[in-house]
Amino acid sequence: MLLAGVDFAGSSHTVARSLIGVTLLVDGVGGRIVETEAYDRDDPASHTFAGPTARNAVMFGTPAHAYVYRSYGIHWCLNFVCREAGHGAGVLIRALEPTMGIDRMQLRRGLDDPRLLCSGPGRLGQALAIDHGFNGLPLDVPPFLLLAAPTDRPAAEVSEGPRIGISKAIDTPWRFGEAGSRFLSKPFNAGNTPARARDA
DNA sequence: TCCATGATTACCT
DNA sequence: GGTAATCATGGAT
Repeated sequence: MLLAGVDFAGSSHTVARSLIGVTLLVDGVGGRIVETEAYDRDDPASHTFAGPTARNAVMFGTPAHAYVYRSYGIHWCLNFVCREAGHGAGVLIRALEPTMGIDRMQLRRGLDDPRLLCSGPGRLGQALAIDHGFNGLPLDVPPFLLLAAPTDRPAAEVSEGPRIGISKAIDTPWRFGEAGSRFLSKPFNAGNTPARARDA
């Protein structure tokens, strides 16, 4: 289950980290993945925590497939299924650095600023025209195309931190991102915490 | 059949 | 900096 240099049979944390730097294209539109989040079966913040349902069935299926869900009744969010078939783990794609089809993304988003095209899971879904019809599609055939990070350049430094927008397991550092990227949905603070104590 | 909830974003002051 | 918008899902009734 190797695709674009990423072993989708691995743990969601490993896959989430490995995906940073991989190029994701949907119908020729997309860019480099700069931010992801891992969700696992025994994870209170995961859609699969309470067991299989009609909505999350895809996450209990074959790895390297797309799991798409509606968020807050407004946004479409894109996840990649990982681990072994039937496990119920996935990786949320949170942000891209736009590289291909930027004009089409600008049209879909109604914006010009490249930094606002894909910096957030809902924005990314709108820019790539993701909807429920993509749920369950395999990632190794069109309209999806995953390209491994270039090997002739050093891999990007990956930051990690707590996940965003969840109410459970909020301290688990399963958010990953390219250090210093301007295309993140939010900056990472790891390493920037002042040394002085904040309380006694 | 009804109701509470959320892996978010945009717009208001 | 705060809050409204908006609806599919899933568990309760």
